[in-house]
Amino acid sequence: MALPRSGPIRSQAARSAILDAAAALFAEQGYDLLTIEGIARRAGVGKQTIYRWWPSKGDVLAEAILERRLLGAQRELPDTGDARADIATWLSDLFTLRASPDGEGLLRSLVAAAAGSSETGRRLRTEILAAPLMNRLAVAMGGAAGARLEAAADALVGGVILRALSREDFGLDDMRTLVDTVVGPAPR
Amino acid sequence: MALPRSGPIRSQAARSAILDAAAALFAEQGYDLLTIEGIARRAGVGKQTIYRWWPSKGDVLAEAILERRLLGAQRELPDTGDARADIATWLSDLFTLRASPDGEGLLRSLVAAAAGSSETGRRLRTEILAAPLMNRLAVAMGGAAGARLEAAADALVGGVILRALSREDFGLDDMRTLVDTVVGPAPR
Amino acid sequence: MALPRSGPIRSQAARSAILDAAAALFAEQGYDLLTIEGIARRAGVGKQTIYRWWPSKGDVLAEAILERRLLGAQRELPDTGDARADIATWLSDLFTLRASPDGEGLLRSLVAAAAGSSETGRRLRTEILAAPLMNRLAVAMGGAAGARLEAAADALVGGVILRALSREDFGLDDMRTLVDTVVGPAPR
Amino acid sequence: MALPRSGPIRSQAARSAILDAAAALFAEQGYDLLTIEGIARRAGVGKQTIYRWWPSKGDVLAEAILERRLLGAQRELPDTGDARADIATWLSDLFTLRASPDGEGLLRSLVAAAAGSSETGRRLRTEILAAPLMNRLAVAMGGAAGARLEAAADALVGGVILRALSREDFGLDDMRTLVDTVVGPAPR
DNA sequence: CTATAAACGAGACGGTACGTCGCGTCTTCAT
DNA sequence: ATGAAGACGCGACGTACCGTCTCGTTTATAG
Repeated sequence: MALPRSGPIRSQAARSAILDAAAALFAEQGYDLLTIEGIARRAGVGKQTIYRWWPSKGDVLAEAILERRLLGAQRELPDTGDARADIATWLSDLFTLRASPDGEGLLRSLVAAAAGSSETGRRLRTEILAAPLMNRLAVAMGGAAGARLEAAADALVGGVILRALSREDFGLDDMRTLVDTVVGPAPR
Repeated sequence: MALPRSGPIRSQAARSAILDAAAALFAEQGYDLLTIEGIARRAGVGKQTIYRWWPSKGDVLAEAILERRLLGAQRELPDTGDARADIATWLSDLFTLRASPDGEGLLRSLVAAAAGSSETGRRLRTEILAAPLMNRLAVAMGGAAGARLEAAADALVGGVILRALSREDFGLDDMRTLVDTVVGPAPR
Repeated sequence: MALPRSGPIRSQAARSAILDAAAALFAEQGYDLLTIEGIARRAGVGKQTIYRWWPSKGDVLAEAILERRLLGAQRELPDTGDARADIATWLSDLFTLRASPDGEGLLRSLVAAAAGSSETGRRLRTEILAAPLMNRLAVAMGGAAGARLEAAADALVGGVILRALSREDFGLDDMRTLVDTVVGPAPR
Repeated sequence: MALPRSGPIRSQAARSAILDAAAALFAEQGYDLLTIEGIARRAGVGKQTIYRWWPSKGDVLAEAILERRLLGAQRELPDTGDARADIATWLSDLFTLRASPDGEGLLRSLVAAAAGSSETGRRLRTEILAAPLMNRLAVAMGGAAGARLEAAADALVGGVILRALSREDFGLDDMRTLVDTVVGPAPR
């Protein structure tokens, strides 16, 4: 099936060091200051080893995130029994994602990565951001599914992104309003 | 009180040439390829003249957009009498914003600019993207105002942004579903 | 007596392909652009097969030249009966050695090889350049031998090299003057 | 005459630092290990500042040598009254030119530079190597001039170059034989 | 009417990062 | 054991821009 090839195979040590270095540097400094040379330096690896396997820094980063080397905690919703409240809390956490004290907002950096790299962009919406939301959101919407469920997830996550881009401060209450608006008022 | 000074005043010709060049280059090549040197070259201006008046390329761009040197047409909603449909159409146009035939999506570039420059980011949400939406959206929501109106606008525009970042194709129908989800089902 | 060994012995096909590739690339592009990777690629051979048998590209080249894969014609003097004239002609040919139409002077490349590789350098003087000259030069000098003969050969070949390095144009007449000066005026 | 230009002029400090760095690195490590990056690093200068003014490392070096930042001492012949002996001494010094204890022969490096850079090559013969020789050589040859004088200088200097390339050891006596052969036997 | 000084076009400067090439070593698989 | 293939860490290549800093020129005020 796979065409046979001779020669050395890909070094897993190098691959892993690169992804770790990319995740760490991204978390510390943000996407703009993330450079291929910096990743190579930190990983103790030649630049060519990065270019051999990834077309751009964005794709390195996308792979690092998908392997949960970044954003691990963010990928689970809390569960207090109240789905609407849990969603609002999770959105608020997403909004406040911070790397280092002086770091830029991590969410904003993630958006920059998605804007600059099709690979990151492609995965951001479904695999990274919206995925954790789906189950509980379906419950909160009274069993919605398909296009409407997707639209609601896009609206919630997108709303948070837009607010993060604006640099204004939004709190938990604002996120509650967002949830109420998109999901509809809470039943009583 | 104003401290007296001699010498020539700011050249409007230079200012205008810079903003035009920035708008044109952004539309043609996107935010990542937008450079101060490129703007200066295109505008026939010294680099220092840019640095004297703006702190970064993002701020130049923000000013250019605000002066309607870019995105002019996008800033008005169509008016067919059906507010929900008009909003969906406008969102779809926003999603499809293209610069040149082969250009990257312009919306994605706008997001990159907003992620990279606080000035651009600050203005993007309220002054550029959401502003045209407000009046008609209030009508569509049956007279909503304040936080709920803002939340709905964020959800709609943010949803489109998230979808643009994902590089999937979304059509007018998808935008209609988005509107229905956020605004609520159409009354009959 | 011969120590027994298992496994394949040195592949003559590989050895020959490497020397041919080195000679061809040297003739086409000069010494500076001659690379081990290029030789391996052209010869259809792994890099290691070159490194296994030669310590540097200079040594590969030296061997290629010595096996007459390069400079074959240059290694014989013409014979018109007039030794002084034959020497001048041969020196002029040496000076004009060209690889491809647009190639750098081949002699200059040879000098670069000699300067960069002790193996090539060691052999250039005695085995490659001066050797063909010796017999006829001895005749032209009236039976000189030993140190004086060697000195004369060095002076002639060295003079041509210096002139080639200078990038000026020298013709057959100039070479005649060189011969007259070193060998002494023609007897009448 | 000269077309007027505005803007900053060339920094003499940078120019001088670059030439000094190139001369020092060449003397210490030879031509092959001389790199643009190394020169820039040593000179405390951006790479672009080198590329702005010189097309290649060879041209930087040529300029450094011509300004006597290198080989200063080598450019005068000793004067003991005996022109033939002085020439032989000078040739022997040329042959032995060394940079550092472990350095490659400096003359060989100079030849590599000349082979690799037309600018260096062009100047090497007339301005650097042969020039100091001319006056005394004319005397030794009994008033020779023009083409014959040039041919003799080429033969002497070229002979030394060829011998240096060969990596054999040649001493003062060998140089005396070279002089005798080229200049003709000493008169008595 | 000067002088002064700011704004301007131009672009040199010390840097950082880019993406590519070649080095010499090492690893895999096939013969 | 050899050989083809090629991944690896490394370091230099030549280019593009960064943001700062001169230059020489132009032009609006202040004296």
